[in-house]
Amino acid sequence: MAEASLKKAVYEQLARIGKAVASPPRLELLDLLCQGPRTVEALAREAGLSVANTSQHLQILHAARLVEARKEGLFVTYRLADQQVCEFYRTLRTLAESRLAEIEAIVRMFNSGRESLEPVEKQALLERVRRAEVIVLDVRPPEEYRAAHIPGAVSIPLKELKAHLSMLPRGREIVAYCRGPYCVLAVEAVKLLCAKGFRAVRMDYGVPEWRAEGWPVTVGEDPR
Amino acid sequence: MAEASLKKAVYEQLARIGKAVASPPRLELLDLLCQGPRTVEALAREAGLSVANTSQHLQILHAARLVEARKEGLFVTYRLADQQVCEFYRTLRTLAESRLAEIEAIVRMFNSGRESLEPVEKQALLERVRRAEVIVLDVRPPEEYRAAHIPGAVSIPLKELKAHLSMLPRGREIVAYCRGPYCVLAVEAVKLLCAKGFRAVRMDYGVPEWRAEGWPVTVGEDPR
DNA sequence: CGATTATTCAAGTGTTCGATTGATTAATGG
DNA sequence: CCATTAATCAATCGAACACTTGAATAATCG
Repeated sequence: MAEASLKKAVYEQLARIGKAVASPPRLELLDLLCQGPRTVEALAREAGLSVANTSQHLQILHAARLVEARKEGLFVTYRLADQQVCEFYRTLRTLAESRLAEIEAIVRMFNSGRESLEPVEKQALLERVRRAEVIVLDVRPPEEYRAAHIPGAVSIPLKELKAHLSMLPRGREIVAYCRGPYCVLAVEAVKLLCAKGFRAVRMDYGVPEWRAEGWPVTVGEDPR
Repeated sequence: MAEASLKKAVYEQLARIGKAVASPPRLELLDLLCQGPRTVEALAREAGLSVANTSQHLQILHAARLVEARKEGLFVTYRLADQQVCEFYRTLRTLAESRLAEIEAIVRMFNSGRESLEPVEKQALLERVRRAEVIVLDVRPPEEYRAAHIPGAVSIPLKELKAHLSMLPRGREIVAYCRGPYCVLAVEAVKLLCAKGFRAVRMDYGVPEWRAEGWPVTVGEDPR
């Protein structure tokens, strides 16, 4: 029966994508690549994997056509093959959030030991950002800021925040963001800022979430 | 580091969904369940799997909370846990179509041996359907028609089409649809109808695609 | 050219997955 | 209450996968 083989072949192709996202380390790599292109070494370091292992996972993602590799000098830079891949990853995450109660439980458990950091109400924040009533602070590493950031955001990586506190005004409210809802950089930043007397809140949006809602992003350094 | 374990735990949860869609038979089961609820036996028959194997795959899908099981008398009926699961499956398929050239090649190879059956232009068809200028023919099994169908569509399962040709008018154009772009029921129906002198074309939309674009569907028998 | 560095390759090993088989449970009906 | 039927469970075995290790490749630079 020709139908059987057609269907089988199509489902095998779909499963290529499925297999690519069936492994926690690969999902973490995808997540990182949603923030911007990176070298194998950087990905390995940030994901806490060995370089060889990272390379192999990246090749699996590449075989599923989710990422692309480009050799630049001595380094190989990997990036998402398409913005659609980021959208797919976000769809997967959204589905997991709504179907798997475990995720909520994990995040709750993680946050319970800390002072409550109510994520800023999205709608309200988007309004205030546009009216420039707040300082938007990007605490991710500078490469990620350069790859894409929220327009008007100030880049101070978390690691350098302590040393650059004087760059921030004390009067205005500071809204810190990082990679997204499961990233802790902004949580840490807000803890530090509040301890130092700043008015700071966390936004649980990252650039992918921001972009997914149709807002513009700035690439490179911010013109302002 | 607390962050590491948080992230690890979240990616493990996401991978549960990924693993669920990493196997061709499970994808086929999901595809079938997007058409409507079904018993284990029916799913096994339609997917060409053993009952025990089907049951195991369904349990994996259930563990990932993508499907729900309900015992009704002697039978267990499985259904999608949520319409969002169908949307996720379609996102996966769309991504695969645009990223994996292999899929297009497979479909082309499959169609090449047959008379060309240009899929109806979507926009144009949606217009003509609304103006009732065409007969819309649902050639899926009757349970699937009952689970959901395009409003106004006539149900004649492919298997019974030959015996019920007299129910169809010869003058008007017939647009046949089935489960979606990779289903061959409508292709077969159009072949038969054209051979018998009807004006028939295939629509490569199924109910999931129709619904995803925001058009209404009818549940149960059609009121007309 | 030789040393260095980033990445990939190849081989090995323990684990998980996938399908089959036959037994078991659960609901129904005579 | 036994027979029947639908579904699941349990055990099995080969295949595929994940991670490690150490070697190989490829680009760069002194």
